[in-house]
Amino acid sequence: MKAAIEALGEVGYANVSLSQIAKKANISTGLISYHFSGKEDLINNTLMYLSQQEWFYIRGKVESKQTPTEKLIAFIEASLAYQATNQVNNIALIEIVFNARTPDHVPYYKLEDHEEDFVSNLLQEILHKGQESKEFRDFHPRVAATVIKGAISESLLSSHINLEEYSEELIHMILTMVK
Amino acid sequence: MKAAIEALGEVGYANVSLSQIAKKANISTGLISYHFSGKEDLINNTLMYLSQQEWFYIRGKVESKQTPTEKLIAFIEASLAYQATNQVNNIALIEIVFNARTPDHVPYYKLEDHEEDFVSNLLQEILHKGQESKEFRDFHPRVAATVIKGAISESLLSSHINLEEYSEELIHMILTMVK
DNA sequence: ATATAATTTGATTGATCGTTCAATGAATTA
DNA sequence: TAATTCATTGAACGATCAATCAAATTATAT
Repeated sequence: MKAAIEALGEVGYANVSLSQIAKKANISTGLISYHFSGKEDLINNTLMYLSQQEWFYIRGKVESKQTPTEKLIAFIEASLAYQATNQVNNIALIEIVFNARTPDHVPYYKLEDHEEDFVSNLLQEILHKGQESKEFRDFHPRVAATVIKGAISESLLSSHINLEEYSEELIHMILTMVK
Repeated sequence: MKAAIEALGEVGYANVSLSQIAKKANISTGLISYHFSGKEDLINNTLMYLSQQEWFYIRGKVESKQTPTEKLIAFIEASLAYQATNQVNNIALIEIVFNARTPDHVPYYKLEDHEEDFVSNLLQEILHKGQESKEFRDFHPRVAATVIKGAISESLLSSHINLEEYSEELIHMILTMVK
């Protein structure tokens, strides 16, 4: 799976092959089919691993904070930091989510229960709690969550931005939006 | 190219083949190679076509407005409306941008001059003009543009949202952020 | 009407893909 | 120690792919 992550980052989903992954892992191609029921199974397990990694990291950072405002800040910082620190993991995750499809061709990014469910739910919960405690103003939590998630994802694509600078400014803008 | 767009939407970038596209266009596979120098060339031309379509639509809507605030609202509305109205085009565009790579494996979404340059520049220009005229408050235009672009892109992934509802709420949130 | 150029076909080519499988070695169990 | 399961290899298979090209067709120009 770690070899798959590397290969996905290097050549992309459309060009990745089992033989490439096998070579990277210093095993034979057949061994992949022995441990996984197929290429799709390998990809799915890799996706689960990547989602978990991100989820554990962000959850850890958020849990250590108390108030919704602090949790929201920690959420944004952790999301951006994870992306910056684990670039290979994140690229692989993007490659899978935006490319993999079910056998009947439904894209993973259209599936209801895709990777970021946990992360997304955590964010919505923070926003909701913040509204209950009157720390945040009145807005639609799902829309706000979409805005925040989008701002975090989009930062990956704007490669020429400075992380700390962006992080600080983004937190400031989001806070003026919700407080 | 229109056949390619349909095929990309149906089976995704990783599974699309020239013979599928040819069948959809009711031509032979060889004819594609006659008019395009290869699969990559076809994809690149399709990407240019898709980018132009979006760009023309959004530019038209924004140009008809006068003040930066009105232009910003028109920009968001037009972006969301285009995505909703031309879903097939948008999916194809996503498929290409997130999957295609240069011969040396550089992803298109990491390229400096990728699809949304015109759209992105227009947005930044609106924000800048709004700050000059004191309609908008002081913030980093590039970060704000990233937030807005991200919110628009992300809406595609949250499939269960209502467009008009989201559009209205998003405009409201963005305006409280910049005004 | 003829000649030339442009377009289109469809079969072919060579490469690569994911998967299967018999064979082999290593580890575990009895 | 013997028997049995587990792990791994690498070659082979059928399928599919993008690209090529000679032949056929159609359009354009003379």
